[in-house]
Amino acid sequence: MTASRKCEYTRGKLAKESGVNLETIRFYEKIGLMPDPPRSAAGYRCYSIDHLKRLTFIRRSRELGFTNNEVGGLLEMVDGSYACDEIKQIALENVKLIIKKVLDLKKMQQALESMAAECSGGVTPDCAIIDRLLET
Amino acid sequence: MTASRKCEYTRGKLAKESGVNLETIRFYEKIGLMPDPPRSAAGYRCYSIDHLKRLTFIRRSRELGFTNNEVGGLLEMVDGSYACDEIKQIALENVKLIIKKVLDLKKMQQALESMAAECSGGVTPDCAIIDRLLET
DNA sequence: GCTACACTCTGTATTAATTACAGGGTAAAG
DNA sequence: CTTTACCCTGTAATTAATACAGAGTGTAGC
Repeated sequence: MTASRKCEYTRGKLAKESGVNLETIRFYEKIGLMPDPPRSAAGYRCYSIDHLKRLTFIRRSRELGFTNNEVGGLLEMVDGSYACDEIKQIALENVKLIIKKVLDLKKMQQALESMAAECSGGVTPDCAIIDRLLET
Repeated sequence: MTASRKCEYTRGKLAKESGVNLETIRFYEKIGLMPDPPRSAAGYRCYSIDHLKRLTFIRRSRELGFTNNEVGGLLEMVDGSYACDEIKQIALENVKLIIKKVLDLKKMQQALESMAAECSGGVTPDCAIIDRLLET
């Protein structure tokens, strides 16, 4: 289903498009997060748009604080190695995790916004406001 | 301002309370994310409630995908080494970053929720739904 | 005071995730 | 046909976190 059709990207281009470091792509292939891509006659890696999507998903997931193992778990849903009710369970567990992350981020956002607001008058924000960042 | 008053936690207790691994605390002290705590006569580390708050903040920030360096930047606001307009700037930059993270998380949440919903009927979610996870 | 147990200390080693480098091959523009 | 810009592999170094080894401390019960 997510099979690659065409050979559209070389490794360097894929790195640029996805925002993932060139060497990191090779590392992801080594640990199995990314599949081993087909090769050209000379041995050059040959990526498709599907590789780009998958890699971008990995990057964003990592930036959101998921470990490589957790990203692997999410990708197993895509790879189709699970039955339907297992997919549902994994999906809902991750939704819970995401809701918690969003709440924490919003708390931090509010603390930062009140710090910025206090600073608008040109006055250093007082201890109470600064400490709120740590109280979340 | 965030000076420690009392000696309330030993390193083990702080680890348990904060959810940060015992050894990781020592590591954070080494790289300067946490201050070197005062010591007892025998050389035991002696932590206060302020250390606990700071450490908990670090843990949560890490879980939200901030690097140690980024967490350090946030903590410099707390440590008071910046002028007011600099604090404001750092705060607002981080708010932007947070808004982006929240948006990404919500997209992922929606994709996961539609996968779970499709699975409710006992049917394997179709390719379109699964691929949506990678399309975000 | 002793003995045992759970904790602490330090320094070093390992793991995970990533990035950098060295030494060489390939494609293709001029 | 040479120069430039890629690509390949294997290995080394970085960053973030943990694990381990060998020794000291504190205290509860004898």
